Parts: sequence; C-alpha cells; structure tokens
Amino acid sequence: MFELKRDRGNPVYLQIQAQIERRIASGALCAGDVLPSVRTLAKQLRVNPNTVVRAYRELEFRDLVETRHGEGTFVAAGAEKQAQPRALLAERAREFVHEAKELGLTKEQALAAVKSAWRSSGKPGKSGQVA
Amino acid sequence: MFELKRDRGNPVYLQIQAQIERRIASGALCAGDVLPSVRTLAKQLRVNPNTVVRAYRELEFRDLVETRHGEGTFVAAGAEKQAQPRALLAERAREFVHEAKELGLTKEQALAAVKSAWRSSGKPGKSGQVA
Amino acid sequence: MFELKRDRGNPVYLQIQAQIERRIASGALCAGDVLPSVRTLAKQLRVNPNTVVRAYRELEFRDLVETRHGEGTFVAAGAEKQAQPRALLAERAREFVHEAKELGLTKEQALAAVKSAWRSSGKPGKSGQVA
Amino acid sequence: MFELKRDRGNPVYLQIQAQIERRIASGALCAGDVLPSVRTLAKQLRVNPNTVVRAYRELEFRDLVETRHGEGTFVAAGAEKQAQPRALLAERAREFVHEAKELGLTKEQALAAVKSAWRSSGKPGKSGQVA
DNA sequence: GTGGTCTAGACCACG
DNA sequence: GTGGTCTAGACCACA
Repeated sequence: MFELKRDRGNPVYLQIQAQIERRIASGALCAGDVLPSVRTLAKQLRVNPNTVVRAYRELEFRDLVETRHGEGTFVAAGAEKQAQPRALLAERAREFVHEAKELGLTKEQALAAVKSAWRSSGKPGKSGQVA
Repeated sequence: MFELKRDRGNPVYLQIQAQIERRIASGALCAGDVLPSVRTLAKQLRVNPNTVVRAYRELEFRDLVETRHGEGTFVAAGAEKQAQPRALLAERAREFVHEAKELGLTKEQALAAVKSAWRSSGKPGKSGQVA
Repeated sequence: MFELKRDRGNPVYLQIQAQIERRIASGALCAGDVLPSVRTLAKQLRVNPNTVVRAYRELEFRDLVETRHGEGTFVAAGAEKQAQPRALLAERAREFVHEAKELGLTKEQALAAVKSAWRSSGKPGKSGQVA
Repeated sequence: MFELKRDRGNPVYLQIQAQIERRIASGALCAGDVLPSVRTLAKQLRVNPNTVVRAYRELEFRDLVETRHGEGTFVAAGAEKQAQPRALLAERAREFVHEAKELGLTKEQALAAVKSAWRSSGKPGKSGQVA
C-alpha cells in the first residue's frame, strides 16, 4: 500500500505523511477511517516504529488525523477540507515545470514526458473513484 | 541564477548539484565553461562555502565538472553526454504522475496542472531553446 | 536554569516546552535570543538529546522558536505575542482552585497556601524584571 | 461527580486516584463510605474498567481504601489521617508559585489570578465546609 | 560546533 | 492489542 524511496534528502517520515495526506485528499481515506497501527505500518515499511509515530504526530498536529489512546489513529473529521488535491498537485506541478525549463525543454516535451509516464504507470488503487 | 528552497529534507548541496546538472543537460552550461567560484556562489546563495564545495566535489566525482587548481571549476568535456535532459525529466515525470494518481486525479487534470504551472511560471533564464 | 520533575505523568519534553514558553512570556527570553543547544541542555538536564529535540520541535511548530540549521535554536520574532503570562497563569489558577475546593478548603485557606509558598520560595531569576 | 482531562501527560488513573484522595482529605468521603463500583465509574467516565481498577488498586496499596470481595470498595479506616488537605494543597501551591514567578508575575498578580479563578469557578460538589 | 533523521529496544498507559 | 515516552547511539547536513 505504501511505498518509500530510501534516498538522501527525503526523510522517511515526510514521505509517510505526504502519502497519507494525498490519500485523504483523494478520498481514498475518509474521516473516521483507521490508519494502519504504528507497529503494523512500521513492519510493512521495514521502518522503525518511532519513524511512523513521528509521521502520525505531525499529521495530528495539523488536525488531519486524531489518535485515540489504546484504540488507534483515525482520519480526523474535516480532514478532507485541509487536504485539497488541486493545491497539493499545483505545488508539484510548479516544481516539475521549473525543472523542465531549467532542462531547456519545451512545453510539449514536458507534457509528453507526463503522458508517457502516465501510460507506463500502473492503474491507481481505489483513487480511481474520483472522476 | 540559482534558487534554493530551505525546507526540511531538501539538502542544499543536492539542490545546487541538481541545478548545475540540469543546466549542463540543457546546454546552458557547456564543456569548458567556468562555474562560479565557491566563495561567490556561497555568498550569492547565503550559504556556507563548505556546502558549495561539497556540491562541486560530488559533481567532480561524477565527472561532470573538473577543478583546476588555482583556476576554478569547469564543466568537464563530455559532461553533456552524462546529463541527459530526457532521462532527468522522465524520473520527475514518473514521480509527478505517481502523486497525481494517488490524489485521484485524471490524466487531463494532471496535464492541466502542468500547463497552468507553465503559463504562470516566468521565462527561464538562459536555458536557450525555450521560446 | 531548568528544573525537571521526573514523576509519572509529566512528560519531560512537555516540562521543557512549558518552561521555555513561560520564560518567553515573562520576557526573560526575547525574540532573537538563542536557546541552549540541544546537546547542552540535554546534558544539563541529564536527559536524552532526542527529548530536547522533541520539545524544541513542538515549540517551532507553534512558531515560538525557530531553528537555523547548524547555528542553533532561537526565540522567534513575535513569540511574545503568543505566550501571554496572564493566560498561561489563569489556566493553572483554575486547576489550583478546583483542587482546593475539592479538598474542602476556603478561599482564605487557599490564598494563605499561596502566600506561604511564595514566601518560602526563593527569589526568581531575571524574571524579577517584570514589575 | 468526577472530571477528567484527556490530554497528553495526565494519566487517567492518576486523575481518578487524586480526586478520590482529595475527597477523603476534605471529608467528603469518610471511613466506611463505598466508592462507586468499578463498572459504574468506568461507564460514567467513559473509560475502560481496567483503568479504574488500576486507580483503586493503588489506593488500596496506600491503605486509603479497602476492597471487600463481593461487596465493593470502601474508604479505609484511618484514611483521613493519611490524606491531609493542607499537605496536598501545599505541594500544588508551591508549583503554582514557581510558575507564576517564572512568568515574571508579582505576588499580587498571582493572588489576583487565584481570586478570579475562585469567583468564576462553580460551587464545589458535596465538599462540605466551603460556604 | 549546530540541528536532523533514524534505529533498536525498554517501559508505561489504555482498551 | 493500541499509542506515548524515553534512552543510547549512529550517521547526515550545515556553519
């Protein structure tokens, strides 16, 4: 379900945070849904539980999730209002465009790269539900 | 000339490296061109000279630049062969697409985001062939 | 300078946070002042550095302090506006009164306890500067 | 009858313990009185019964209450001698004063805060002698 | 030197 | 079982 890139300059806990945020934004995770338990996710990602804890804590700080002691971590009510798909994507699009320009590519070339990547990428999970 | 984002999990020296690499790929920097001196660039970016040194050192290790003692740092001959615009962009496009799908967006929405970002982005620097 | 109580149900990192917040509120710490370095404070309090890091991070999240990588942790500009002495004390006063009432004490007895504690407590640090 | 604050670093079972202790100290609970049953209190506080059990167990360990199998939990004879209102309050007063000083407040300001909190606080429960 | 991230593993609180 | 706090100690990024 989750995927991590273990490279320099891409803290694991931020990757976890970002993925959860995107799933909330897409509606794949809805208010009230349980997140995987800290230990479960840690095991799944082959990561230290503390790293997951940290990701969850920051999401809680931002009111995207809430934790109930002894029960688990849940998507907070109203979380979908804070995690807007368009806004999250716009930022990434900006970065992508910036780099494409620095590489001296034309708009067409950049778009072609996206289309190509879209084709070769597998079908998304249940996020396909968004029209 | 250079731009830095000072946020968590985005090492400055990697950003410097990446920007230089992209300029080499785009042809904005050609074999034999001088890079700004360590001190100059450090001052310009308001960064510790050691950070620039580190970026240059790794570029040298990858044979993209070469330092000539007492003269400066130059783009290496053949650097453009190692820094392929398409390859560099493809990786970013993949990431972009992956996130867009996680956000539950359609291909059209993703492309629209790129087009929009392209429009609202300023003209590139001296990155040549972009009209 | 700092004091910790190591008892159940009083997380160390929260105590550190609270003390720093109170010093900002009192003016003992002003915008721009450096906090003790993570390692220094950890050693002073005989606590694990990570515990201090955690306290500092949450303060940063609340914009009470800001960290400059490689330089240190500083009191943020405008921090004094967020840390209001009266507000911080009012909450504690409420708790104190609640417990005093539960103990069946009169207002006079409660006030007497505070006066007595005030007398037997040492002079404060430089927080005495506030009139 | 009981009130809980569900925040970080304020174990529920300790809050229960402390409240019972204060009521014993105040005379609101006398030797021989029955405490609410574990299940009743658990339901009332919307807490897991085990948490109440734990609070009662520690009170029993300190000889403030005693459990009679099949009958319930009772305030122990002589409990009032161990739970002294003044002593319990003195500790809290010390903490309160310490924080007030750290906040740079004067004695008068601290006392005013207590008086104000006293006024705005509701009448206590059955804690007797408070007018 | 500074702060940042991560691991391994212990012990506590709660259901 | 769940999450929360803390430790000891490693390695990285930055000044």
